[in-house]
Amino acid sequence: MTSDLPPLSGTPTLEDVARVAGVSRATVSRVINGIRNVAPEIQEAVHRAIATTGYVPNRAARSLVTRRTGAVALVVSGAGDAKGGEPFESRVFADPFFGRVASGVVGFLRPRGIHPVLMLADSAQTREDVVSFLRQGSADGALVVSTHGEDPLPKLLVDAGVPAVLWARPARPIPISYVDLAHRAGAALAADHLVARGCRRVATISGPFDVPAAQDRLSGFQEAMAGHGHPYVPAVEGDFMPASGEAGMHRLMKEHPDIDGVFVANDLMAQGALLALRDLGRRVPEDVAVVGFDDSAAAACRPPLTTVRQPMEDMAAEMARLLLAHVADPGFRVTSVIVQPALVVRESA
Amino acid sequence: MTSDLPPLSGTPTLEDVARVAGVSRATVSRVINGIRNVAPEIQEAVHRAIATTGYVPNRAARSLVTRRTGAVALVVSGAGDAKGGEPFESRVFADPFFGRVASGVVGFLRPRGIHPVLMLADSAQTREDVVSFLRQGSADGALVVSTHGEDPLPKLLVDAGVPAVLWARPARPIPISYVDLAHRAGAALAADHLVARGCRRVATISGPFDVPAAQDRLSGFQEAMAGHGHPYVPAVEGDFMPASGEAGMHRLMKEHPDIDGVFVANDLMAQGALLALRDLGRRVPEDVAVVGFDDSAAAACRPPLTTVRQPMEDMAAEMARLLLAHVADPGFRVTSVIVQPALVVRESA
DNA sequence: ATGAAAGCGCTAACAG
DNA sequence: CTGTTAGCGCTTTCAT
Repeated sequence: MTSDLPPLSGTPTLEDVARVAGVSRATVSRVINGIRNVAPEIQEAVHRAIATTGYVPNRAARSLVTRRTGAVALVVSGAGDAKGGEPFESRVFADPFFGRVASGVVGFLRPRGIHPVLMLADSAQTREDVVSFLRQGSADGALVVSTHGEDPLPKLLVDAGVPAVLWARPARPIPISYVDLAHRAGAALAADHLVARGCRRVATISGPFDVPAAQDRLSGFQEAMAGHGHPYVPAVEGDFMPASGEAGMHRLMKEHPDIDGVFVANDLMAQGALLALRDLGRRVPEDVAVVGFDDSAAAACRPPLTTVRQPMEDMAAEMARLLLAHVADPGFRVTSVIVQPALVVRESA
Repeated sequence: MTSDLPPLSGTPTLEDVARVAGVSRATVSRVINGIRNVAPEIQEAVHRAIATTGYVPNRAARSLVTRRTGAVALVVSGAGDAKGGEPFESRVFADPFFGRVASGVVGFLRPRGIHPVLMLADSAQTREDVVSFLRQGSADGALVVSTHGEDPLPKLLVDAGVPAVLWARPARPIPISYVDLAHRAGAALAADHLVARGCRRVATISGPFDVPAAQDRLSGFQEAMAGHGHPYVPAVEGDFMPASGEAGMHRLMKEHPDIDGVFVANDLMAQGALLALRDLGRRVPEDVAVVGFDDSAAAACRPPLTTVRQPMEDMAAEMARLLLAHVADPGFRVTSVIVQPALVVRESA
């Protein structure tokens, strides 16, 4: 095996490995791709050759023929053009929500050798970019997290025939797979808990009405409360950010000073609500019980939040699983997976 | 122009566009890549042909010949194998720090048509994965954010000859470009402010000693205080998480009940310190002034934190800029960019 | 069980 | 200024 090798210029290619192993490119390709029907001794020789040459397959070349990239787009999609002052990126990534989704996606994809490509889509232009990125074959499919229900991106993706999976049910039904939480059931859990703990004057701070999940949490809560004999539940609308929770709580207490329990549509706003309650001198949970939603890092406040747990990492992993299924089998049926939430009881209620 | 086109099967290729436009592939390639020396009328025809065919260049094919991918790896690298209970992904992405870096990177790269591929490296295996990913030519370079100073990944990258830029100076000097903050100067800003506002008994809660940035903030603070005539500054070590800030503050107050000012090495711990102070019945800033570090979202607490601003997004963008320079010119000199922090005065001090 | 050969879609000399 | 011609490195029939 001490053959004198012709000088390998630059990074070694299949050809180089083949020459060193004394076989053909095809054979090397076979052992690399784990295709059987290769004599053990030859496999051995090839592996040695790979080691001595330090060969690594070139992804572009492979991709060109297999039509697979081993990458998926992880796109965070906003409704339209910037609303607030800060750029879209800042607002998106500052939200712990995104981190948990990324975490779940990476956790699932990494062991499978697939890599997520981070993309932001917050304008017609950037949405087009996402579509062409996929059409160019830069990624095999897309995982889409929309911050608004009316996001046009999902439809663009469907029209382009790109495999894609959504976080949450789209506002308008379109034939696309998605993973979502049973928001109404989660809200009902909160209602049951508040009632069970003896609250008689219960109110709620909802998320923005243009987000389907917020609507579901609100109506699910109202319905459950109605079932408990409370047909009317004071409600104010927030925007899922802490400040709106604080303002909402102040408003609620001003209009209904006797409130003794409140369901806040996410932990961030609940944190704000806690601040407001403290300013008003109300003790939590003695005077007012507070239940949040999500079980995010924000739940670790004072007092620790009782909240409805949304298993984001698991849901994100499920999205990735579905996407891979669609990529592997273009005929895979459009599927929706609905995950059940659980109540996490801490100190705030 | 109403020529009858042969049926286009599947996605259109350069060849198809060329046929429709009545020119050669090379010409189409030229107009797509914006190379001059193409007659305006022909450019026109080509553009029309592109539009009618709905052509999008295939990235793999292009990549194969240009040896560029238009992607960079954005890797978050831990020291070794998991420490705490939670998986590495969760800990990483839960940290708002990462989000801000991602935000800065995406903001810079997106307009340039480059996409970041998210990678995690927390074990020998995954570090190898990152290196082969790069060697495979799956990305043109790497942006590395290490959570520990002794991270072995940077060296692996340098040895592999991969263009890479680091967040923060590596513990051991290696020939690699990085972007960092002037931590000592930032800590000095905090010291100056505390002294200027009249604090006489000042202490500090530092970050973990194995993180170079934490060391710099600590020694920078001590040095500045010494310059103000306070050679001894009580210090306790935290781990950059809120709980450690709370515990550290309790310890500090127990051992030195007369403390009237404290510099906490990051906002997350400062938030914890605020909680401790509240539990102890100390008013902030009247009894104890608190200065944080980072100016992260955590600074928006009660009372709002006076803190040393670290412009993470700008620093991340700078990393991307450096990386692109290295990719474009392999001879580009190893460079380090040190960014100056600024004090943001709010209510806590 | 292995090799030969034909591309995948594109860019980049090199001619003309 | 435009067309012709080689490949880039790999997988995959099709023979053998």
